[in-house]
Amino acid sequence: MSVELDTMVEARLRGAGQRYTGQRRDLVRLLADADSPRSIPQILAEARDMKQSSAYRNLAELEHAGVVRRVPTDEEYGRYELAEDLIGHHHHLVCSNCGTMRDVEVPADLEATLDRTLDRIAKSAGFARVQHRLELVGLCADCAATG
Amino acid sequence: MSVELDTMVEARLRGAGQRYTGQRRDLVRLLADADSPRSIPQILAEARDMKQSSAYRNLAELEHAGVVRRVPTDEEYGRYELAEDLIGHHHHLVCSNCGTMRDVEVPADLEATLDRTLDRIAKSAGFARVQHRLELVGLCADCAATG
DNA sequence: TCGGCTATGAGAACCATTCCCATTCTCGCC
DNA sequence: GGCGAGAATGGGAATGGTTCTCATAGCCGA
Repeated sequence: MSVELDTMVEARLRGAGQRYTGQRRDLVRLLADADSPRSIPQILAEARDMKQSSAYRNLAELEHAGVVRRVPTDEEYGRYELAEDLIGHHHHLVCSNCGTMRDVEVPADLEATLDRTLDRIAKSAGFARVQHRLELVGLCADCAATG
Repeated sequence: MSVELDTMVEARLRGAGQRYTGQRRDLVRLLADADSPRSIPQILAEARDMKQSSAYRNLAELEHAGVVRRVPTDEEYGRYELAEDLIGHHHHLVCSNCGTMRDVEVPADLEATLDRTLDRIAKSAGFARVQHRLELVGLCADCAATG
């Protein structure tokens, strides 16, 4: 986890009247080291000694402070990743069978085309401040091999 | 609701060993008439006399038969829409404040560009049979006006 | 060091969703 | 047209991820 990230997270938490405690630092580090959104079970498994209620509470605080984002999925468990302005704009590759996700980036010119086109569509529908979310859903190599 | 849609739905249900009952017909009609994914509360409000347990059970059956699709959202309730091969490929405009959704279509050439580019990305990551999901997230006119 | 405020942990509470089961309906068959 | 088997329905109980509560512990400024 970079020093800059650490500093920005602390600033955002302080701005929301919160402290940057050890557990919250663990959560941020865990998410920063991952290359994909992490589910609650993964987080509890990877963060030794983190209590379930603390994990939920702290993820909610971090989300409120704009540090993490909850990613909607088809799965039963929620997934979290660092806010996009902290780790950069990206999209997700999702396995329709096992649910695993991986961060991916698409070419800048495609992003630009998307933004331009979608902005026009959104405006004509009366929507403001529009961002796009793009997900690639398919079968991961493991699931394709297994079945 | 068109006759063709009705016929296709019935065929899919029969293929799954299910009947195309009145309640299921109501659900399909309701979703066909909507221009956006419908949440469970909306469905229960719009389908007079439909019992909650029946709505959940029948939506699950319809999903299993490939007639409807559950749409993941940030909200507390699930949303459902007709399967894409029944109503055509489309995307969603989502209000980040109130959660309402609206179906939108993007230009065919952008779709083509997306498919081409994303397919390459997915293949290089070992993913097969990849489709894309695109969502435009912003503030709807009502929410922008209110606050 | 003290006082007030925040964080933590354990469990209870919540609530959308799923499950269960007794009753009712459908449809093929005679 | 009536029977019987299997499917659908409805009401409520059970499930389980998530949130809430509250007593205790920790942190930080004065």
